[in-house]
Amino acid sequence: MDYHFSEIEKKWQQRWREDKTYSASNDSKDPKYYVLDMFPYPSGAGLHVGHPLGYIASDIYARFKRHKGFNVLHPMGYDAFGLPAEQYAIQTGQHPAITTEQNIARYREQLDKIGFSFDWDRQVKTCDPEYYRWTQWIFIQLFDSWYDRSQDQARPIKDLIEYFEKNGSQGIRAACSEVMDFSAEEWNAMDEIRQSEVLLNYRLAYRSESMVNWCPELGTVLANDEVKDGVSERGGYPVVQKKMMQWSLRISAYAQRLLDGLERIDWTESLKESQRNWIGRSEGASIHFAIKDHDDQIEVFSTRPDTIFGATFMVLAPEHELVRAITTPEQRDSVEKYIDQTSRRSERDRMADTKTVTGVFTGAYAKHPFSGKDIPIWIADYVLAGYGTGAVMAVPGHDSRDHAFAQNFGLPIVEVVAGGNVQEEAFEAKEGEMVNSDFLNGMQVKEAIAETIRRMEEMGIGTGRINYRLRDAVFGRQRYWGEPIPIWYDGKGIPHPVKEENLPVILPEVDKYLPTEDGEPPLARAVDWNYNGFERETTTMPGWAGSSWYFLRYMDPHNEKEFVSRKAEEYWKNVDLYIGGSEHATGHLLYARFWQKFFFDRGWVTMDEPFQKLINQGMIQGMSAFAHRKKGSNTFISYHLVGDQETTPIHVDVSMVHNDQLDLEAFKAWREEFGKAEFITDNGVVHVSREVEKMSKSKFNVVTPDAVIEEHGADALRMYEMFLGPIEQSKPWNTQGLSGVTGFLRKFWRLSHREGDFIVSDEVPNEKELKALHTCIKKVNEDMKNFSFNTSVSAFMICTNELTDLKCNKRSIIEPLVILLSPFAPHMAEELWEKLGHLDSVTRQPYPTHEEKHLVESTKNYPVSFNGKVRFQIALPADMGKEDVEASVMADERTAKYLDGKQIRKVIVVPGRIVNIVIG
RNA sequence: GCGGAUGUGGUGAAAUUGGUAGACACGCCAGACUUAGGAUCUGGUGCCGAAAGGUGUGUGGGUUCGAGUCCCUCCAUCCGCACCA
Repeated sequence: MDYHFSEIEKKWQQRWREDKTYSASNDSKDPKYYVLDMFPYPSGAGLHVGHPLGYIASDIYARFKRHKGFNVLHPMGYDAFGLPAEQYAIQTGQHPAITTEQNIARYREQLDKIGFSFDWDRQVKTCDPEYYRWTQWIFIQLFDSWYDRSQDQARPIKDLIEYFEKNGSQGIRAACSEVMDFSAEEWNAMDEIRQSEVLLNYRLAYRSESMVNWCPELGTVLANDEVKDGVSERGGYPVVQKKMMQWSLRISAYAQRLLDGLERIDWTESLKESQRNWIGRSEGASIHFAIKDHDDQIEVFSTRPDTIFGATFMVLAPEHELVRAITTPEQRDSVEKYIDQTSRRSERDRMADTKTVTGVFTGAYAKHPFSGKDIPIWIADYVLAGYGTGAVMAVPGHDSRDHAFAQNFGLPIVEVVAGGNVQEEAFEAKEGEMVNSDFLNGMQVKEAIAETIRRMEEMGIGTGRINYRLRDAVFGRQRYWGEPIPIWYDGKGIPHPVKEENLPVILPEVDKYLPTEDGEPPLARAVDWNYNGFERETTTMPGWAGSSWYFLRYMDPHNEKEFVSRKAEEYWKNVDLYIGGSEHATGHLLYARFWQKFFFDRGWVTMDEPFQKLINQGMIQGMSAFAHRKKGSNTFISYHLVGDQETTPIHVDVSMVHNDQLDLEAFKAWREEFGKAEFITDNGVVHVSREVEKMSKSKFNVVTPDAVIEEHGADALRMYEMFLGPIEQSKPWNTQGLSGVTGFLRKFWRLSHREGDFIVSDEVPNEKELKALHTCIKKVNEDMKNFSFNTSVSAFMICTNELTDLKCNKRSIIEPLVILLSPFAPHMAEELWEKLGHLDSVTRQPYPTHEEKHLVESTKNYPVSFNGKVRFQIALPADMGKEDVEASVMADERTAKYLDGKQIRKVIVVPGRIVNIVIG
C-alpha cells in the first residue's frame, strides 16, 4: 500500500471535525496554553502559500503543547470589516456582507485542507452583530471613563462628576485635551451643554474638533498609522490635513504604560523599538515666554532647556492659535498669505520638501525669561502644530533646523555650549561646557539642564516635562462597512451612549454605500434609523476596533451577558504565543495593548498585557517568471540565448514553468496573442528568467496552497513551508524544493511498509537504531523551544535516512517517531498511529522526550555532536605529542570499543587542557 | 539623520556555553536501473589545484591555545521613525 495522501488527509480531516478533536474546554484541570494567529481579513483573492506560513508554525506549536499535556486554546476567526469589501460594494452595489461571507467561505475551505487544529466552535467574525455588540459596548465603557493620573488608571466618569461637584477641577490630575480650571460652584452653575463639553475633555472616547488626516478619495479620515508616506495605506490615495469634528480615543493617556509594558513582554527588539519610536517619549521642559505688549504667553517644549540663553528667536506653527492675535498690522498680509500657502500643501508635499526654508516674521516679540531681551516671533511650517505645543524657542547655535532658518533670514546665532563652530554649523552634541549663559556658565550640559529647570520652577515660568509623540487615535470613519458608533444626540446636540440593552446598534441598510449629497457619511442615508426619535451618530468605527479585543472573545465566544466572563478570563488569562506580521507594529498591536490596559484598569481582565510572546513570520515572496520576447516581434528567445539582443521580459504564469522551462503548448493556449508565437529554443526548450517579487495576481507568480496540496498533500505543504527557513525570515517560494520533503514523507511511510503491506516488528532495537531515534527526539525537543521548525524537519530527514539504511521497522522505534512527527505531518501520523493498532488519536500522546542514556551509553562522557560525527574531549598532559595522544586514546578501553575499528581523522591538542579527537 | 535587524557555497540554510564551518535539502555532475520519467537508487559536489596541499563565514583590526560565534572599525542590504524641538 503506497502513501496516498489525498485519501488519508480527507479521512482524518473529516474525523477531526466529527470528533471535535481539537475543541478546548474552559473547565479543565490541565494547565492552559493560548496559541493565537492574527486573524485574516478575508479578501477576494483567497489565500496564497504565504498566508498560512504563520498558521502552520502556530499549529505545530499548538499540537506540540497538547502532546505536552496542556489544554490548548487555538482559535481562528475573521477580521471582516474593512475597506476592500466596501469599495467593491460601491462599484457593484453588492452588499459587503455578501461578499464578505463568500470570501470567508473560500478562506475556510482553503484553511480546512491544510489540517489545522483550530477549535472552530470558537470562531469569531468582527462583522457579526453578536460580536460587534461587544465592540460597541467597549466603546461606551471608554466613553464612560476618564484617566486618573494620580492613581494611574482609568476610572468611571461618575467619579469625576462627583469630584467636580465637590471640588471643581482643583487638584484633579486627569488626562485631558486641554487643562481646565473651574471651581465646584462654577461646575454646578454650568448648563447641561457646557458640562457635556467639559466632560468630553476628559472622557477616553471623546468628540472634538481636531486636525485629522482626511483622505478625499476614500471620503474618510484616517488614523496616523493608516497613513504611510503621506498617502493612505489602503489604496495609496493622497491625504490632507483638515479640521473636523471627530470621535477619538485618548490613547495618549496610556503612553507611559504602553512604554513600560514593553519591558515585560517577549517580543523582538525591532518591534518593541517600533512601538517606542511611535510613542516617542522625550524628556525636557515646558517654558512660558511672555509676549511684549500682549497678555498671552507662548508655551514651548524643549529637550534642551540648558540652551535657553542661545534662544535668539521663536517659531510658531502656522496653525498655532496665537498667530493671528499677536501679528502686527504691518505683517498681517504676509502672515495671512503664508498661512494660506501652507494649508494648501498636502502632507506629502510638506514631507517631500524638507530642505526649503520658509517662514514669516509676525512683527511680535517675546521676552527672554532670564535676560529680558526681546526675541522676534516668526511662523514657519517646519514647526508642527501637532507636536509639543506647536511652538519652539529657536536655538540656532545648537539645532540644525533653527540654524538653517537663522542663516536664511539673517537672525543672530549665539554659542552657548562650547565645542563647535556655531557660525558654520549647529553644534548638537549633548555634552560640553556652557558659555555665554549667565548663571549656567562653566556647567556641563547635564547639570545645566537640571539647574535651568530648577530656576524656572522657582520663578514659576517653566517646569520639567515629558512629552510624547503618540497622538490620540481618531476613531470615527465616514464609511459604511464598520461598527456603528453607539451614540445618539439629544435635542441640544449632547451625545449620549446607547443603552446597553439596546445593543447591538445594527448596521442599517442603505441605498448606496456613498456619502450623501451634502457630505454626510453613508449611514445618514438610512431611513427610519433613529434612537427613540433622536438623531444617531452616523460614523462607524475603524478597522482596528474589532481586532483590538478579539483574543478575549475566543475565551468565551458565546457569552450573551458579558464580552468575556470573569471565569473564562481567569483561566485563559492572555495569549502565550501570538504569531503574525510585523506590519501591525504601530496599529493593531498598540491598540490591542491599549484596550487590554483599559480593561485591566476597570477590573474586567487580570492581565495588563495581551500578548506575552510574539513572533513575526516573514513574508513568502513570489518567484516571477519572464519569457523574453524579441523587440518588435512575436518571437520568444530562450533566456540563455538572449545575449545582446533587445528583448522585452513578459511575466508568464508560474504554473506554465517547470525547472525554468516554459511549457510551450500551455503558453500558446494562455492568451490569444501568443497563439502564433515563434520560439528560438535551446535544444527544444525555452528557458525563462526568474525574479523575486511580491506574490500577486498581476505578476502571475501566485502559488495557492490548494494547488500544492492537490499535487503533494497537506503534510508536504506544512513541512515544506517550515523547511524553507526560519519563520521570521522572508523568503521566495521555490516549488523545486518540495521534492525534498515529499521524498522524506514517502520514505518515512515506507519504514513501516514492506511491499505495500504495513509490517512492523516487535524486535528489541539495537544501539544504532536507538541512537538515531534519540538524536532526533533530542533535536526536535530543543528546536521546539526556539521555534526552529526548519531544523526539526532536517532532523526527521536524517533519522529517516539512517533507519532506512538500517532497514529498521521496529515498533519501539517507529511509534515514538510517529508521535514526534505528528505536529508537523498530522494526517500521516494519525494514519500510521491507527495502523499501529491504537484506537485513540495520536494528539494527546505524551511527546517523546530525549533519554540521555541511549545517546551516550556507549560513549559515556564523550559528547556527541548532532551531525553524527563524534568528538571526544579527554583531559591529557599538555606536552603529549600527536602520536602519544593517539596511543593513549587507543589504550583507553571505552574509547577503543567505541572506535570499533574506525580511523582517527584528526587530533587537536590544546595545551594543558583537553584534546579533541575527531573520528569519522 | 536617529533607531532596529541581517551579511556563511550556485540556492534555501545548519553550526548548544567560543571547539571538525557548510548538517539537511534544492540544484548540478557521474553512474545504475528502467515500460524514457518532472520516477527510483548509488557516488560526488565551498573555492584554487592533477595531486600533495593551500584557502575560506561582507571589510580591516583585536582578545584567545582556538573566533561564523566575543570586542572595535568600516562596507552593503532590509525594516521602522523622521523638519518630533
